Amino acid sequence: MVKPKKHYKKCPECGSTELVYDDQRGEIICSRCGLVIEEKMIDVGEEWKRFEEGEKKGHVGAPLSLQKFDQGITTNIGELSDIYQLGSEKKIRKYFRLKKWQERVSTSIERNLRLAMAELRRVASVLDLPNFVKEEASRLYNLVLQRGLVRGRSMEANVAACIYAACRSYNLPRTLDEISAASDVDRKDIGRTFRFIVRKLNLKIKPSDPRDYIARFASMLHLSPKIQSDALKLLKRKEVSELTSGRGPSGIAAAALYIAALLNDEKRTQREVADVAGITEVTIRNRYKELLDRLGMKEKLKIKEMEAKMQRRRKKKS
DNA sequence: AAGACGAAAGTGGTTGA
DNA sequence: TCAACAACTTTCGTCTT
Repeated sequence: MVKPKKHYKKCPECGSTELVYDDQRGEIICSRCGLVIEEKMIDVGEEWKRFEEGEKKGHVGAPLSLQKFDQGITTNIGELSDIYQLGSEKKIRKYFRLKKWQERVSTSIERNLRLAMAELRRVASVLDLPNFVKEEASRLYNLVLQRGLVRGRSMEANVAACIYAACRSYNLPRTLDEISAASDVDRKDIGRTFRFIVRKLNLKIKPSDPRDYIARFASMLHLSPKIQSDALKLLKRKEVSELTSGRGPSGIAAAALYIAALLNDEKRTQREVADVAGITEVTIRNRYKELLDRLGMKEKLKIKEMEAKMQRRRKKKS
């Protein structure tokens, strides 16, 4: 029995941890919902045979990584020392034809992947993404390339879209604008390519949750942890979660932070919050107003209090 | 002068016939 | 494929501090 690759701990579909590895077919399957998570895997298990009596079982070579263009393994049609062992003239010609084609195909894929992986590493490091997100993005890019979905779109756009998708599926969302800035690809192109890939690969990606943005925005604004947790509390309320649908999640996150900052006497201007969230003040205002409407009187009163406090302080000064 | 607020017009994407 | 539509942006004027 061979263990699945380690980054599949959970089924992306139902979250079950009961994953079954099918040796014969080379597939990982979720035993609860039946989703085939990965197919055509390479057997990464130990070798059966012993090389010498008393030697440990084991295989050799660098660890597999999806960030290597072919996971570190290449197979080529080999050189034949004696081509006449193939027999007929026909078979010899076939051999050369196959060899030529294989070289052509593999060098073009190889070149593409090598460039793409370099680009991926570059963008990921600008965005400061953890390794498992990089791996997921590479895996997606490999899939995309395998299915020939790169046609008509630039490699950069595909890489950016894969990174975006990987971030989303691990709930570490970056905005399209951030990825656009890091990769120098137009935001529209990334979005278009992303949607295309999601559709073609049947990826299941949840709509992103405003709460996932809070920590990052808060630290960019140098807000205290208290404010982060307050903003999260605001967003956890039922009344608020109903508001989420259809709206841009970053706007809601930004408004929640703005409110939390006001309530905690660490006010940031709408401009500042809007900038880190990549939206405009107007949107903050709209979300802010909607949030206050939903939250009812308690928060409104608190905000009035804060305003009054500020006023008193100003009077003292003058 | 700077920030908040809101109205109005414009933009890009989705949806449904 | 086209029009209607919602969300969001841009721009601008006004008010408050």
